[in-house]
Amino acid sequence: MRDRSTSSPAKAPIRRSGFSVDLVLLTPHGKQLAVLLNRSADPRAREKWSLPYDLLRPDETLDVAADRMGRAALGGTPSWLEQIGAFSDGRRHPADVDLSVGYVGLVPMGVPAPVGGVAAWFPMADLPALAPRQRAIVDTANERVRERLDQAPIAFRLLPPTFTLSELQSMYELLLGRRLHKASFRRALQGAWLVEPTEEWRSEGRGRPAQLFRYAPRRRRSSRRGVRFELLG
Amino acid sequence: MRDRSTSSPAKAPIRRSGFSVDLVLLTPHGKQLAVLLNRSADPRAREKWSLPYDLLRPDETLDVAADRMGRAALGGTPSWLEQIGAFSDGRRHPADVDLSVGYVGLVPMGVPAPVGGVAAWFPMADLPALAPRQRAIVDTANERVRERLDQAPIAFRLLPPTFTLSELQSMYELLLGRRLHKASFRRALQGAWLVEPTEEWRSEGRGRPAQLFRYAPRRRRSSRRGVRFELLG
DNA sequence: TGACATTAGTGACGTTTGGTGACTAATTCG
DNA sequence: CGAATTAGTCACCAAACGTCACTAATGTCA
Repeated sequence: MRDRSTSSPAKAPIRRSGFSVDLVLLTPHGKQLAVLLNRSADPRAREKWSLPYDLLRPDETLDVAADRMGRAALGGTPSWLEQIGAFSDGRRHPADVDLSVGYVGLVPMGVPAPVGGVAAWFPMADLPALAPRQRAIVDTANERVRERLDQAPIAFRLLPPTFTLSELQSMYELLLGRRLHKASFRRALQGAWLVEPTEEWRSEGRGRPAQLFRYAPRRRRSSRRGVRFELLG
Repeated sequence: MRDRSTSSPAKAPIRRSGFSVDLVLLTPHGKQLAVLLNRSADPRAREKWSLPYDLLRPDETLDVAADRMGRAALGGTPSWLEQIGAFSDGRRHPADVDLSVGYVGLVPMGVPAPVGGVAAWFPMADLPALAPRQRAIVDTANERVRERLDQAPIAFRLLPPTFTLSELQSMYELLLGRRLHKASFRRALQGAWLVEPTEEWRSEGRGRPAQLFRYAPRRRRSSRRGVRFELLG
C-alpha cells in the first residue's frame, strides 16, 4: 500500500530520483509530546520504525499529499498541518530518495494509534532509532511547533473542543518546557480574545470545579508595536 | 552553464523528474527591496526573466547548492541565506521540474548586478512576469524576511559593515513597511546589546554628523518571558 | 555673521504591560 | 467541621514602551 515504486531490486546506494513526503504527527502523551511511527514493512530494514512517508502522486499538491497521509495513518485528518521544509543532505532515508519534504501535524489528545501494531505513539524523549534524515525532520518539527506556538492555535489543536484554563496552561507548559504563572497567563489570554466560556463546569475529583472554555478567536487589530530585538547574538 | 539537462527536445507538458533550487536574492534599493533576476536563456521562454535556479548536483547539500548559486549569480556569497520551503503544486516552473526548493539570500546594499545584462535588480513593487511557482517563492521569501527580522541579523546583513543608527532605523522601516519612533528604537537597540560604536563620524551633507556603529552582538541571557498570544484569529 | 533649517542624540514623563504574592471560592476527604 | 486541593481574581510593583521636548552640531542663505 505504501510502496508505490516500480520493482527495483537494487539494494546498492543508488538513490531513486523522486522525493518523499514525511509526516511528523504529534500528540500530547502525559508530560510530553509523542510521535506516530510506522513499523517498517521490510524486516531487513536497518531501522524498525519510521515516520509515515510516501511519494507524491502525479498532479497532487504537497499539502494535499500530507493531509492524505495523515488520514491514512490515523483514520482522521490532523487538526493542524504545516510544511517544515526540504531535507536533503547525504543522510539516509528509508525510501532511498534524494529529497524529502517534511510536514508537522497535530492530533488532539486521546486519539489512539490504529490497531494492528503497524503504528504506535512514541514519547519524544524515548524514540527508537530512525533513519538519520527522518531524525532531523523530527527535530525540526519540534522546533517549528515551539516557534509557531504564539502565532498559530497549536495548543488548542492538541486539546479537545472544550477545555479548562488549567488544561490550556498545562499544554503551554508542556510545549514550552517551563512553568507559567497562573495570573499572568490568564491576563494575557483575556487580552487576546481567543477563548469564550461555555456554560459547563467540570469537577475533576477534589478541588473547585473549573469552567470549560472553547477556542473562539475574535478579530482584533494587530498591535502596532515597535521593534523587538529577540536576536541573542 | 545553467542548463545541465540531458538534451531533451520535448516541449510538451512532460515534467522532468528532478527538482530545482531557486534563489531569491534581496538587496535594498531606494525605498524598497529589490530581487535579482536572470534573463531567460531561451528566447522562446514564456517569461523573459526568472529567479536564479539550478538542479542539485550529486552529493551536494541543499544549503551548499544555494550558496554556490549565490556566488555564481553575484560573484560573492550572500551575507545571509535560509531555506524557505518546498514548492510543488501544479504551477509552472521554468525548469519543468516537479518540485522546487526555495532559498532567500541577503546582499548588502551597493552590490551591483553582474555586467552583461544577464542579471538585473528589480524593485519588489515592479517585478516582471515570473513563472507562477517562482512568483510564489518570491512572496514567501518576503514573508520570511519579515518573520525573521527580530530573530536574525537581517537588517545588519543588508547594511555595510559600519552604519549610522538612522540608517539602521531606516532599514527596519523599509523591511517593516512602517515608521518607527526614534527614541523607542534606540532604547530597544541599547537594551539588546547588538551594536557597538566606532570612533568614526559621518557628515551627510546638512545636519549634525552621525556616529558610525558596527554589528557586534554580545551574549545576553534569553529573557524568561510569559506567553505571547500573537495569534489574531 | 547671524538666523534658520536639518539631522543626530538624549532626557523625562506618563501609560501600559507583565511578574508576583496573596487573597477568595468551591469542592473532596477524613 | 476543618484540612487539603484546585480554580479564579485582585492589587502592588517593576520593567517596558510611546511620546514630546529638549540639546547638539552641522549646512544654507540672507
